[in-house]
Amino acid sequence: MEDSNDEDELWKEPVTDTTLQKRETDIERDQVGDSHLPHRRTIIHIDVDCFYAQVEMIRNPVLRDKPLGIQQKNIVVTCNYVAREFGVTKLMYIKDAKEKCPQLVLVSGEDLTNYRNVSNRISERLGMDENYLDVTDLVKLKKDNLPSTVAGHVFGDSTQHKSGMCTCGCYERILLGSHLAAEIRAALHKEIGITCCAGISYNKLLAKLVGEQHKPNQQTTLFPSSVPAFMAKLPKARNIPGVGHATARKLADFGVVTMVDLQQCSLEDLKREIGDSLAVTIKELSEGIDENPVIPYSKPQTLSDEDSFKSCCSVKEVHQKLRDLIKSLMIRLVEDGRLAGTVRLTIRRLSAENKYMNRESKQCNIPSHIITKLSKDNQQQICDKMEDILMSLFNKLVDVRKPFHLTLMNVAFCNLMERSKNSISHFFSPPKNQNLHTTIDKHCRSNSRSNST
DNA sequence: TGGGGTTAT
DNA sequence: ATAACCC
Repeated sequence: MEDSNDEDELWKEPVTDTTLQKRETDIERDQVGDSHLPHRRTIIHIDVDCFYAQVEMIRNPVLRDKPLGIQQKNIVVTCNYVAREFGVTKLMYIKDAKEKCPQLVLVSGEDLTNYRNVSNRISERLGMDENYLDVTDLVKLKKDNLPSTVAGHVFGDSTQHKSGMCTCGCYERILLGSHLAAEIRAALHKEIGITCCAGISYNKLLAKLVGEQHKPNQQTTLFPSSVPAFMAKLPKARNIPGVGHATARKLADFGVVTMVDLQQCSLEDLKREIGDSLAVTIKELSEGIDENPVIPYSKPQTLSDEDSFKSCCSVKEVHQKLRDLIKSLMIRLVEDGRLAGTVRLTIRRLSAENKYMNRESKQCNIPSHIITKLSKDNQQQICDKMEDILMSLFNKLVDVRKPFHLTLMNVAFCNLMERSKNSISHFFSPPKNQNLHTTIDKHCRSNSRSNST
């Protein structure tokens, strides 16, 4: 399977703090003013190794030496590296995994609570996505103390990078970035006991892709002079983040399969086939060009909880499933601290063809007299009210007088608003992210302090 | 094929 | 509301 799993991409960089973080005005300036300097930034991408498996091995160290798979329904969603030596991979059927490795130990990973907690420890919050750091400003502080070698692996011929091809100072910045990445990884290991990979380069695309060259628990650095060779070496157009199942299929339909195919395809042809904006984006990405800024972490815009199952055919079952979903979601909402403006119910029906990706949803606003009263004390009452609302949404989705067969239900809170004492003050000053004294954050701060003094 | 998330249309 | 993408 080519799809990878969320647990490998775990934390977002923290936000409001320190020299490490750019303010939005800096990001705008970078995009407008300096964007003609292609290597002006230094970006690190961090990717935790088989995260769910690592969490379970921390909880139960006996599992470290055994082949371990994390199970969700009848799938191994991830596994440790002992299991991988037997040929077990991510998103493999339990049946196939057991065939490859009969002694495989399975731990259920359907409840994400533990993973969320560890994730929060790693970065004050889980970032099931954007684990990038823009360390440009940090490495600039360290320029007077240049290491002689790169930390970790280097992609390509390292002797060529030094020979004055680029005078923008990118070599020094990226070199320093590699050492910063090594320190961050060491701190993560020491303080949390978790291993990860890192990629270091001058944009998000390259940092992410190059980090996958050496796994697990290693890091790889990519300098500008090796970028053409690196991109051309990637096997498929599908390797580009942003080219998923659907786009890859369209591309293949007119003969674009490899990365080189994509590089050589004319922009006009590409635009005609997949639309202007996507064409421009992935054409640039295919050459390693990516000016997307690292986005500061912010709280998620939705909180959702879902369950899949073989069958759910009666209103009674629906009621029970919704009750369970709402209950756990409500706990998370209270912990989050915000109030939900709307609820959404999503279902998946059993259907012969179109096996996946047939979801239907209905949403509605939550009456304000319900949401503002939410607290730890009256959660039960609120849950009851929410159940009524969800059942009415369900009746809009499904004609219960006819037979139905569901295989998934999802409940989501969206339109999340910060609680504010002064009625609608949040309307004028949207939620800003506070907090943040994370492992990484502290580490970086002490780092820059010791360096600037 | 799981249990989450985001963005664009 | 859906469809695409990400992990």
